[in-house]
Amino acid sequence: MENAGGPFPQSGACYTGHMTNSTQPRQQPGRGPADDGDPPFDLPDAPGLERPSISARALQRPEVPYLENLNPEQREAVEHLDGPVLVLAGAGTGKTRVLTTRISHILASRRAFPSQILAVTFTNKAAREMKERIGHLVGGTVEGMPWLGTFHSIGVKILRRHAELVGLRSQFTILDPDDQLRLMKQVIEAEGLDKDRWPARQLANLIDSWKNRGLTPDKVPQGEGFAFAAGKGAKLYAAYQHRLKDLNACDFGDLLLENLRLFREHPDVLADYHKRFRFILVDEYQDTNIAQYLWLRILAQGCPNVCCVGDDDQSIYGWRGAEVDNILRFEKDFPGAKVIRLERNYRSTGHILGAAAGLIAHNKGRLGKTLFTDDEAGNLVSVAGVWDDEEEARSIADEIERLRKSGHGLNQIAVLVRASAQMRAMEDRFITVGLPYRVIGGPRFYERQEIKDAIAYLEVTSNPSNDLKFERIVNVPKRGLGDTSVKRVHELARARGIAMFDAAREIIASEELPGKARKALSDLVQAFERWRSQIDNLKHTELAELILDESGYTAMWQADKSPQAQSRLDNLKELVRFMHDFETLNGFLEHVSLVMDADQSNDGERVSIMTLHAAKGLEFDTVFLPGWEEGLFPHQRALDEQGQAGLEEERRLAYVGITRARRQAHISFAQNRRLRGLFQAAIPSRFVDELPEAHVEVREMKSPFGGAYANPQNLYGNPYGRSRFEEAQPQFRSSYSTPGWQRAQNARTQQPTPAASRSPLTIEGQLVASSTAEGAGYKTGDRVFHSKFGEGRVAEVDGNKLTIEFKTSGRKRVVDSFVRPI
DNA sequence: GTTCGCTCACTTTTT
DNA sequence: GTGAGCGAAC
Repeated sequence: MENAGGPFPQSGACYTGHMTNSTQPRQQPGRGPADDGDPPFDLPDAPGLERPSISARALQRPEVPYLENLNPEQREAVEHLDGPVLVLAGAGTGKTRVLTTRISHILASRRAFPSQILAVTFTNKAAREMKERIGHLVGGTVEGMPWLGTFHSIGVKILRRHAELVGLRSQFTILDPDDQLRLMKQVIEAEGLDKDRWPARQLANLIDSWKNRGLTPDKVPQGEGFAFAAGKGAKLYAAYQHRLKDLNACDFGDLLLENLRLFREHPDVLADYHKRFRFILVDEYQDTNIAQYLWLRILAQGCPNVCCVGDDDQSIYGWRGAEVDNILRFEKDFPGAKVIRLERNYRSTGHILGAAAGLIAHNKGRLGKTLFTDDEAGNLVSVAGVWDDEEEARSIADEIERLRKSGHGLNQIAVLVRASAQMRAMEDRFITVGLPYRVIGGPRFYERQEIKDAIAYLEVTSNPSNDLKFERIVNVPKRGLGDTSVKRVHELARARGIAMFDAAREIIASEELPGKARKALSDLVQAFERWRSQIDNLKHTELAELILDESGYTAMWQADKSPQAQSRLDNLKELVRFMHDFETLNGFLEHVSLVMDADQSNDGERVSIMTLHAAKGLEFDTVFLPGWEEGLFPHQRALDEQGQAGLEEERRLAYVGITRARRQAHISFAQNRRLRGLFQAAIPSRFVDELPEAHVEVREMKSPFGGAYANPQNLYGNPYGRSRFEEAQPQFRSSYSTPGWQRAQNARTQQPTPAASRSPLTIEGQLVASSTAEGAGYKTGDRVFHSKFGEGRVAEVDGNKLTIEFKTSGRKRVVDSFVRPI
């Protein structure tokens, strides 16, 4: 839009050789008129020094309030605008604040227009937050930052403008992983391979990893290309890319890869972007993969003012292509880079930081930071050994109850697990004691089957040539169009080079299909045509309702008797409600293809349960970290497959976990864990022993676990062999007089089948009814519905605790707020 | 074309 | 122990 080189005062700034100046303070003389608009920020309190001209002072703001709350390092990171900067921001050191203030500063000092700043994040959430915070800082109405977004959203934006240059049309669709897999299957079959021997899943992973590394089919290293299907890996990759082009589609990896191609093959286009971007900012740099790195680097060629913010100690996504190396290598990539360390932590107490620091110090190959705080030392990090995972869940629930009674908000409590399988024990326990919780992560809104189906209907209505979406719902709900019919349509479409939807139309006109299938297909095609003709007449939300209704999709779930059916229907309603936020159907669909998350409603006080990965970037007053056992954390698989690197990444994950806590962290490990159905003895994680003694308090170890902790010499010595906790023997009685345990005992005697129901671990924790009203008034015989266990009948009432005979899950004792009457 | 039952594998997951 | 995915039986 506004062309760079336009009216902007400092147009030359990007092209001078600032790299070499990076060790000097700002204020380079003789850089043109714009310097006048650049107040001497480094001398805010030195009025006696040389001052800019009167006219310049009249232009500049009298003060810069947004800079005042920064510490010296943050301030330097904000003000060092020229040349490359790497900000190593430890956990809780104000990383986002630096980023947003820096952008505000660039804007306020008129060094660039909003449209000349490229700011990339990994998640939509991060992008959203940044926008909001910049809005606050700059005050009210910043006209949007068009180039603040995720790598992918910016990639799409660029690609849509120049799609035809890389063999796409600008309306190209973005495949979700489901579509991707379906396409992959087709490619494998088209190649005449046995799809059982060569699973599409595996090929998808392989291709993804190539794309992460910026490799196009012709660049795949020989050896790796042969890894799949006896040497056909690279060939299948090429075929897949070819099919994508046919479909006018892209997968997520392509969004960046095609950008790279575009920039490489069309220097004029690249030059445009070089002119445009004066400042580049990158969040979470430690998480960039090679493709993202290449993308940044090629854009940065035109603009030395690159500022990357990250923390090598929080790199936990190596397994999906993130290269910690990118951040470790920054100074080599950007010669003369200024490296600024943010080490003053504003989040946690001294003991929490001490524990985290001691742990992460065991990693090699760090850039090295030492966090410190002016906060009080606070509570020691607690470490507790428990008998098994059930007791672990029980003691956590008890502690939370205790905190709740003392006024601790549940929203400020989180349980962070290594693997989602651990969540079940927590959920079961929380349900039993009536502790409201929400599960964060898990299948996200747009990944749910019903939502994807609904969107497929909407998408085909809007764009009938989206074959993959058409295939998805052609027989959902079942309308007698099985594999054979679909295959016919598919073959005709391929043979004629037309969309399946059009092929279907032709097939109906012919006599090719048996009467029943033909009728069904004909009805479907007509329905879509009818809906399509309504796009302009009906409000898109009404159209959506109409489609879901007429297609029989809603009816399908209404007829479904599984416990999840109701929540699926609720989700569909939620989807329609969500569509209200958009002007048009197409606007909505574009959003959906890129933004897979929907804002989770924050209803009321709940404990959060999530994986450690999902917790990155969040913080809570109190954090529980269960499952610190060898094999689980560090995970055996990480060790087996990645060796030392895997171990270090696991350790970083532990570091992330501890540093989520503001006031208190509780670590626990079980001596026995139910894994894949059977009990297995476990030994405490080596990470437990790596925690520095001075910051740790061992709980519930005093009498029952006798010896170990009382014998300091056991604490040291062989760090990975024998643990100071290993010999600890649990004795029954320690924590077993707590109210929670008593309650559990009661519950157990009446609940002979613990956790019989095995419904999927979804987000259901947040779907449960929240009417905690005392005496909701259930009586024996009432029919009730539970979002996890399904339908049941009240067998016993004990205050607000109900014993319910569930149809499918057997007898359960739950708190009344978790069920609703039917 | 649909449904049932067996086998398999099973860390983390944004866009 | 459990969910997905596939082949065999209706």
